[in-house]
Amino acid sequence: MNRDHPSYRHKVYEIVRQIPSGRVMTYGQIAEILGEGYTARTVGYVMHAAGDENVPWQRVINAKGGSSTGKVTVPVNLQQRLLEEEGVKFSEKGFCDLERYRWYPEGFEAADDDETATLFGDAD
DNA sequence: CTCGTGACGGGGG
DNA sequence: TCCCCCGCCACGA
Repeated sequence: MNRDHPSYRHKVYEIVRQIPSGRVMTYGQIAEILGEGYTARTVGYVMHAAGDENVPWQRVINAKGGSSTGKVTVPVNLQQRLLEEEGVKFSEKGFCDLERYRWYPEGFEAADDDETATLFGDAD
């Protein structure tokens, strides 16, 4: 089956498809992993057709832990509702705890920032 | 070809 | 603390 070349968008979908139920990722996080020409803005942009690609689009939220779907064709609270069905708790303002639900693909776990204090100091 | 938009993010006031 | 502005890059007119 000839499949299209891994499109710009498809790389985003590949990652989103790996997000387990009850977990989330942010647009910026995905952009950071893909690197090369990807930004939070463009990642969000390609998500327009995510529902058409059988991708769990509801698991991608903004850096504040909420949904930015205000301007899109989907109901504003649909994303939040779907996530709550998966067990994600949201505050009254519509934000969830990213520290608690954020998911990292294998090989992209968050690194500790403590080491930054050890390096640097006398060089330069 | 150029201009403007947008499911974002971070810094400054 | 919240709100506003700028930067980021793909895509349509």
